[in-house]
Amino acid sequence: RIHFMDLLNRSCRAGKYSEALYFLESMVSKGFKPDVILCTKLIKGFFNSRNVKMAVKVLEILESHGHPDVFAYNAVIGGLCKMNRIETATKILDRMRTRGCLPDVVTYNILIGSLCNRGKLGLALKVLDQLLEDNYLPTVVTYTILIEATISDGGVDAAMKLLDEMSSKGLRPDMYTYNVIIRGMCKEGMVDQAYEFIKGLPSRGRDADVISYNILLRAFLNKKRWEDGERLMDEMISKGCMPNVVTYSILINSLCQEGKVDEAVGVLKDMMSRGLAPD
RNA sequence: UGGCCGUCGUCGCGGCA
Repeated sequence: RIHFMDLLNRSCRAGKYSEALYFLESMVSKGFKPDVILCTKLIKGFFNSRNVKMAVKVLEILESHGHPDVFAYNAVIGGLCKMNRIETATKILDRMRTRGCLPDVVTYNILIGSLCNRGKLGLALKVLDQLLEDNYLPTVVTYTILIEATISDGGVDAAMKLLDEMSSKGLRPDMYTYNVIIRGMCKEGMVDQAYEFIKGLPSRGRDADVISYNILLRAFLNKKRWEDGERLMDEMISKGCMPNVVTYSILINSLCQEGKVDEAVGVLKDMMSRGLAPD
């Protein structure tokens, strides 16, 4: 079994998922129990390569020869939701319940996120209510997902209320949460509010990170606010937040769109001289 | 004791359909 697990692990790491599935099948056909963690990795791998059938097959192997846990089920449900296979996801959810594996907060987060991505914020909020009724505790992720969707729905104020609500529940927003708000404001054209929000982060106990700055930088450049963009770059550097490859590609992109290709090349050279490799 | 190891949420571009 150890040998099979080793083979499986290697194949997964190498991205050879079909090969891994073959080893998995050989393994169970010889009477060895499948390893849940390896199977979960394999499920993720199949979804990343858009192979829904094989992902589900791995789960079925787990169900018939072992015991999938909530991680494995969540991987499948999440993958199916991303592929818009909601009916199948619902079926799997039922199946996990009947097999005695209870959904957890992550399961709920997946459902909430999937609804939000489909523009069904109202339903997502109902799932949140259901989560609370079932005596689960929402997490920072739960609120981050809902906040992002709420802003996209045009409700910056409602989103800020959610931010307060999560804090009142003892959940401390992280940079994912704040960046989602910054991005949402920018998308709604509230670029200056986004900047003010960034300035206010220290009073919330956080400092803007490179992603925060990248989001705002892109918004400035999109609005052709070059000076603001330049000042922002200076500011992030002076605060010890070093630009990364994404920062530079935002700059390069903007310059190219303005037809300033040679300046873009200059930025690229500058980037490489700072030890950053283009991707 | 702490950390890592499978599931959910943030930045640009490109690729694939």
